[in-house]
Amino acid sequence: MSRRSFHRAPEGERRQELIEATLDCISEFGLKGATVRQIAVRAGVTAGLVRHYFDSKDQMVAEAYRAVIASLTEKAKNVEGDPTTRLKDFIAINLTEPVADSRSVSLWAAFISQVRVDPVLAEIHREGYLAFRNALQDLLSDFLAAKGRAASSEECRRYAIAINGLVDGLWVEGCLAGDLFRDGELVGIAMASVEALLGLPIEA
Amino acid sequence: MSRRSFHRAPEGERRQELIEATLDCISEFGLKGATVRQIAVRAGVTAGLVRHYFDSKDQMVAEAYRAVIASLTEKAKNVEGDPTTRLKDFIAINLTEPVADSRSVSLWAAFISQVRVDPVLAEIHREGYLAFRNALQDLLSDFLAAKGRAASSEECRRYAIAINGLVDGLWVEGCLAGDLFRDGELVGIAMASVEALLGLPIEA
DNA sequence: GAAGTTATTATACACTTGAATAATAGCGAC
DNA sequence: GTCGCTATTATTCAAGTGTATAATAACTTC
Repeated sequence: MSRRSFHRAPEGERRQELIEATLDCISEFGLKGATVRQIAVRAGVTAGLVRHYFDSKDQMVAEAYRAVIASLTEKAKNVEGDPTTRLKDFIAINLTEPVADSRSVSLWAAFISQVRVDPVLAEIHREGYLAFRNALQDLLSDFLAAKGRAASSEECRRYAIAINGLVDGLWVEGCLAGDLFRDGELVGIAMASVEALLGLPIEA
Repeated sequence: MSRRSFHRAPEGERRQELIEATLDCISEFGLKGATVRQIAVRAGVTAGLVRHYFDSKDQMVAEAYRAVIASLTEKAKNVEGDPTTRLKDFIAINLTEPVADSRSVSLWAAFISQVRVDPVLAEIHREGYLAFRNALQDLLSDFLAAKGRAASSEECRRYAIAINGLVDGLWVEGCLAGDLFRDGELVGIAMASVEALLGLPIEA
């Protein structure tokens, strides 16, 4: 007859725990398996609490999507050093753990599949994609300039679209069936491909 | 008090209708919105009929996934003509309707997101991916040979991985946010990129 | 055209879902 | 300490889920 004891967490902390639990459930059980109850279990709370922090389950899921995009782009956008190093790191980071793992691609795909259904998710996606591609475009612009081959923004845009596509495609494949590739193989292929695309060696 | 009238369809036909209705629902409402009842409405039958044709809803969904993969790979694998034409068509087909449309990518993503959850879907995915990539690898092998630059199968494998990644990535981007690109721009970028990757002009 | 087969409908069932409500226990202020 | 606030639990609810079963109407065969 006694209630279970609990811990009163600071608001921000508990919100983040719930979002993390949401993502865990989506990646493990899929969107339809990520029920309020399952998420609550994962977060170590009871189901009712979700509605204390979020207006609805859908809102929580949307915030979870924002978190995914942030975690996918954060590391890639924070590369540092000279242009060559940054380009090299950008490619390597996106094709290596923790960005490249099956959990990430599961989450990404789950949300992508809803972009057509839910306009809120569509907008979040669009922002994230453009931010990512623009970061890459700036990076390429710097790189080409440093190599003495400064290019127009239109040219950089085309390079960014192609390389973004390449990296995304390899990322998906690597995450879904990593065992089909040797260690580091995808990074190697990506590096060589980018060199060929730009017609420049990446090595400093 | 009267039952609705109905039409007794040939087995194969009705099965296909149900699968098509399943895909419609998944692309429009997402995996969790594709309920047996909704699918039945779309197919113009009642919910009970689903279990007359399939052992379970899950089995029907798995067969629907097979159908998606088949439709995505079918057109690409059936390119004809000389090696150059086939390579060119392969790229163009995958980045143009009907292969490149938002319905396709929604379906693809919905299933991809379940690959981690459902081993049956994982196996279907793996088969489809390898078949697709191997078709591309053969195509590249023929193309390089025709251009007098015959390459080892290892070399072709690396090219196939890269180009497959590139095409897949551009396909996703184009399907999700086609309005960010000009008409035919993605095909153009893909063609130029493949030329750069192979170091050969594609034009005959 | 009558009989038999079975694809299809209609209904019911047990369970899960997201959400609303009321009770309560943790924790800071005093 | 005890009071007050509210984060958290416990319980309930209506709607929706996949599935099972029985009745029936469409088509085939003779």
